[in-house]
Amino acid sequence: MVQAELQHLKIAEYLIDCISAGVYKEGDKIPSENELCRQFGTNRSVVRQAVARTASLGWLTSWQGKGSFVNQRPRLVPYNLSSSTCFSDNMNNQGIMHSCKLLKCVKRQPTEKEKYYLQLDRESSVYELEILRYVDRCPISVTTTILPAEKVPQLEKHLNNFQSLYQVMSGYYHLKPRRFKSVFQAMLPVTSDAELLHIPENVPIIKIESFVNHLDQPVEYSNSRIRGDMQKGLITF
Amino acid sequence: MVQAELQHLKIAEYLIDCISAGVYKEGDKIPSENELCRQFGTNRSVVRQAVARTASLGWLTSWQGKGSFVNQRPRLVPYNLSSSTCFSDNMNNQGIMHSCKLLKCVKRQPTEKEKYYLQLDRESSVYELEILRYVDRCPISVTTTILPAEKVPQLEKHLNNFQSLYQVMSGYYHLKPRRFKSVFQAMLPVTSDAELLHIPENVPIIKIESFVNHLDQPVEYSNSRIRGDMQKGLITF
DNA sequence: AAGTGGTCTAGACCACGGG
DNA sequence: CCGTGGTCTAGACCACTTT
Repeated sequence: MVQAELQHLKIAEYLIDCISAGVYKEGDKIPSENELCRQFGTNRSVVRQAVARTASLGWLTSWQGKGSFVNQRPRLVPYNLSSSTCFSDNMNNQGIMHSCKLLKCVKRQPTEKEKYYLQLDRESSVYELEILRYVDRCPISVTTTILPAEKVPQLEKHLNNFQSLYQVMSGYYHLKPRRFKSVFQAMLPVTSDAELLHIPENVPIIKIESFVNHLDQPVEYSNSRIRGDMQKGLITF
Repeated sequence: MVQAELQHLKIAEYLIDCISAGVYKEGDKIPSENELCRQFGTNRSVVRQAVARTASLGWLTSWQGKGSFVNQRPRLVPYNLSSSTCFSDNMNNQGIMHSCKLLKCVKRQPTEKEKYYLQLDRESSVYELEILRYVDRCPISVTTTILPAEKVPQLEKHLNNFQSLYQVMSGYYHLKPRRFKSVFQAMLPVTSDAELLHIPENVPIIKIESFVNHLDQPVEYSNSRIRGDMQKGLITF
């Protein structure tokens, strides 16, 4: 790697080189800011700028009171995007250990957008679920799912020991959900999603909106925010 | 927006509020760092931290010697991801003004990965193209395309006034390229791509790798890096 | 020449975590 | 308690743009 002239870039490159070369391994603590000041004979502002840059490039995370630690480099889990909608099946097919947690389940009036997407009239209400999914005990995505209440009456009664929304929909309501459209986009997470996913605000995510039908009737609209550093999407035509 | 206790967060929130409220509009220059120091009765480091945060959240871009300016918020151009591979057609179908520029065309030996993807034997060579695409004169994506040289002999002779790779492939070589697999992922751009796309390093991009066949024979492998703030992908099943 | 942001210095105090 | 990173001060000089 070419030597930079600027001090903070030089220190950042040094850190990245060390991590790349395995001098500091995943989970290791790098030297403290004051120690780096001594090593490079410079000021703490400069060192902080270097560490901040290295962190924003995804190599480190800093923790107040503890130090700065080399990020885990998780493997990229492929997600097969097709008309089949089941996350569990998708992971099981690849032999990937996974789980999920239901964060929220409320019944409420739909927004205008939801009315339009789900073709609802003015009287109807919807369920809003929030589901956090894990791969190898690591949070990978958070999904907000909107379901028309008339399609899944008393949904809250079937969500104990929640494992898979698809199982609930097919098991209790005899629905065969099929994804017919998805829209995906790269963005930075909002603060609340960053917290749920245990990532700093500068790690990009993929937002996938999916529109799901049962026999040409809309039964689900979902909005997933997925860690870009952990999952890639596969599409086959 | 709730008032933060910390000075740099307070100033960052103030700037974002002003931009949201239209006090500073797209392309406007915000007050200089020294001016903000005076307004908030604080130090330039604090103001710089605030401006850096606001910039990293995508609201501003700073230019040495000129000032900090409110980012344009470009509309999101939808890209229809299907087995049809043509960017031009995709944009034309939506009535979106577009163009492209050929940055590179070289004939070389394939890498191991390219040999595998394109099912090449050891003697064969490939063309590598780099194409920068624009929407409304704004760079939106950069694509590296690998083509087996035997499928497109003397390709360089057909690239004057380059408009569409699909046109060249079908017009001169009678190929009917069909995308059969794509893999997409959110990430941050490498420095060279950030420069080509005119974005700072903290704007996420979507990387889309596409595998393209002609009559079940691989004819193209492409790797696109697309500005996440300008394009969203559409998939229909 | 004046104004802008970029880099850097040399300190200070605070909040948090672990021994 | 001590070491850590987080915040903040009050300056300095430099590179670049505009006037």
